[in-house]
Amino acid sequence: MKRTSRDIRTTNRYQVLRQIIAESPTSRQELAAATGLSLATVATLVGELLDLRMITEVGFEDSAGGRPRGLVAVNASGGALIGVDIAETYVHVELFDLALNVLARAEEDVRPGESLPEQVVGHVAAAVGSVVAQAGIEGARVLGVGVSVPGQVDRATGISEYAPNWDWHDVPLLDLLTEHIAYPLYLDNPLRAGAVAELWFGAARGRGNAVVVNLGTGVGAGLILGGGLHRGVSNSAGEWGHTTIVLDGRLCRCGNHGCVETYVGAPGIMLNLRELSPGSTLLHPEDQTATIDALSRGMLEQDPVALKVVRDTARYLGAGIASLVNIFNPEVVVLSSWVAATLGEPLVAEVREAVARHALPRPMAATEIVLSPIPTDPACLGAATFALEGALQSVGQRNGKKRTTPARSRTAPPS
Amino acid sequence: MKRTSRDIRTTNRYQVLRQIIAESPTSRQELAAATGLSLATVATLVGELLDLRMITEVGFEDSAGGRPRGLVAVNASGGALIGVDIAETYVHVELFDLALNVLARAEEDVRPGESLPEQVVGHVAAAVGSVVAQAGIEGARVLGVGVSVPGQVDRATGISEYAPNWDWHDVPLLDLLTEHIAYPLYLDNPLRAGAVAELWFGAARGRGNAVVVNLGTGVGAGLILGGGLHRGVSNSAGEWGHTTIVLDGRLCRCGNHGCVETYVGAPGIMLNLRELSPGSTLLHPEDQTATIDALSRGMLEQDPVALKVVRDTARYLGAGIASLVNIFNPEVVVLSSWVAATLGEPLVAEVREAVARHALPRPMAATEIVLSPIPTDPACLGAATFALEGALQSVGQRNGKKRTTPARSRTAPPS
DNA sequence: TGACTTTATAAAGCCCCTTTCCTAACCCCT
DNA sequence: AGGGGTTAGGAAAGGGGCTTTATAAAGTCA
Repeated sequence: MKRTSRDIRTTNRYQVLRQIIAESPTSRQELAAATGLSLATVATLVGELLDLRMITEVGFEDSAGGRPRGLVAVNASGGALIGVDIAETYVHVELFDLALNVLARAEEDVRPGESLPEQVVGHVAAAVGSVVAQAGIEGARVLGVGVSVPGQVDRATGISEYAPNWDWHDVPLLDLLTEHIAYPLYLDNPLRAGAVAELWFGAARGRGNAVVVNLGTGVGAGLILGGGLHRGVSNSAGEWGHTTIVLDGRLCRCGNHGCVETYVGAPGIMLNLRELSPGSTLLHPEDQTATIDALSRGMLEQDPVALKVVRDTARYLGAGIASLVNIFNPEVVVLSSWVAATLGEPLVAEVREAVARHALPRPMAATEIVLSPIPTDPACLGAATFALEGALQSVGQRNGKKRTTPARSRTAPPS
Repeated sequence: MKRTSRDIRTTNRYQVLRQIIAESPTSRQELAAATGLSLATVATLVGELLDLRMITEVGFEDSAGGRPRGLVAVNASGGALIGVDIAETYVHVELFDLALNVLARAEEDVRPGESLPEQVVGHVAAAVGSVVAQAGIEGARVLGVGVSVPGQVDRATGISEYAPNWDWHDVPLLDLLTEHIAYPLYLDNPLRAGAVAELWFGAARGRGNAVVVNLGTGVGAGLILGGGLHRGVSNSAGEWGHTTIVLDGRLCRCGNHGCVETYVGAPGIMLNLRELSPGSTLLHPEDQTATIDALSRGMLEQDPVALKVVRDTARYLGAGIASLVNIFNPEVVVLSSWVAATLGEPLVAEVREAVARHALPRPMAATEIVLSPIPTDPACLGAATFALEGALQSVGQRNGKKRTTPARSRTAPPS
């Protein structure tokens, strides 16, 4: 809420590093043009990042007849970031270098019984240890660990206020993790992680207003507004999945009827399929992934049932996303998470059409609808991005230069 | 998008003046506490406002044993602001002093045939002239004129991109108005005007995140996010009225089916009534205002039909507003505009209940749902507020201290 | 009247960004 | 090989802003 000139600096630092990561190597000139900052500012920020060893100078580039431009690039080995994606059935951990390449990966299954925070934390700790070992990185290089945990999270206190899948209430997750993990920790939820990942590395890069629609088992949206993540007053913004689109429609696990999620989440899509063709071979009653995969293949083979199911789903999605477009007037809507990735471009094409039918022409004209270009788990990447942001933020911290002269007692001055 | 330290100053100036208007007289101490700024900053800002004659020193207040606090208050006669609310059937103009009291009022009817921009502009010019004359104000005191015009507006160029009621397309409204009105002009739409009015003077004061729901003939929402108005990428955010809540529901004038507006806008409410009790005496088929008035009276008299209609309407509203709560996680939802004002607290009570049934518990717990406390036409007040913001913004402008030394030709230097 | 409080203003310090000036580095041409 | 010409990059100066600290101003109370 309260803005200070330091926030401007932080924003600019983000922008510059983002640009460098996106386009390495690059010159200061190019950075200035891309960010709109002055050359001088870019130069000092680049200097800072060089000092931090996050980027390095990598040579020169001919200029049109004059002094060559110095090129900088991400120093991939300048540090490591860890992203943790805690989900209902698994804990997924990835270790990234600073170019955001995945250096190591670990996955632990969370079995249905294991709903105690300690058990989950155990899995996380094990997986984090594993990726660090695999990558052969010294601990000091790890700049931070971002953790995405479903449900409502208070990132300031590190408390998981509510996690629906395990019925957690006010679990002090950060404290529990701190006991096992020595690196700086950053907690948030997958919606916001996904949004930040798109903002830094995906389809929302350079956009001030974007909506990242998450289509998985659950459904939600991450909001980029005014160039930054919108959290809402209690850090629970983005619960788009429980928007009513069919009054008195399907029963949702939230207790309501007709939520978007019940039509376009993976279980909802399965229900769409079952209602259309109860005996379809595409349906794998107990396996969401298999069913969505089958639908994807079915579409490629022009299977009429698959096509119809996807079209129906796109219709629901279209109505829901059109509302988002009308309300936010974003530059881009990004479809993300595994269901979107699996159904891919054919789904997006249907969605584009459906949204165009429902949205108002003016906001629609300004909005692009695209598939997330992020290849890996966006929650992992986003969580790692939180760690990166955290590492960059502390750069600006006053560097502890306390007064060196000892306080002298006024009552007993030196003679 | 691009933030500079000047924006911080502007924000702080807004905050201080807002606080002074809200609580006059007040001391610098109180302002510092309320805004979170340092005493020094508050002092300089107060100094600026004193110089502008927007506020005045009005005496002193005892402090606990020390120097008394100087008190400042709005200098009501320090300037005048004009708010223009252009609507489908009328043009409403109000002239405010700096304490935002209405000094004069004028209304012109726009007849069904008069859909030409020139005709509407003529009404506006006449009404503006009238309020200035009524108030007996010298023209120089008028700080600006805010104009709220329905539909999509490009406030930068002053073009009314699209006004549904008159089928305007890309009308250069600002240029047309400039020909008749000599004061600084500020154009925007009623949704955003309403939101700004709430932010400055209403239920959203001091809140960083608020949603202002407009219930009139049309329906929409103004969004206060991160302490400021959210405009979206093409200044058309807030079109909440065309959110689908009943897939394949009632036909809306936007061409879609099941939009919120078709259930909770005034015509929608009339339809709710007709469907429930086709022959009801509450229904005035051609008169929205009369029907809503009748419903309001009916509720007071415990008329079962009226109660049921309002409850049904609240149910739709509840589903729609719950979605907003889930998505934005605002501190407050404000119900505004004439339908909300007429149905009043009984409606709000029903809505509160309905929203609580639909929204997720966490965001719901952080959200208050209230009726707009603004007594007059919120679009007028909001439009005037745009003018006030405009007047404050130009304070910071570099005060024309251009280079005084004439540029000397380099090829012919003075000997 | 003097000590103590509290408020308000002035000064100094720090942060940030930009503009301007100057040096560095490279090209090409003579 | 040695100058222009050109472009890049850095240092310094300048302009905003906000805060902390010191000082002046204006009371109260003993």
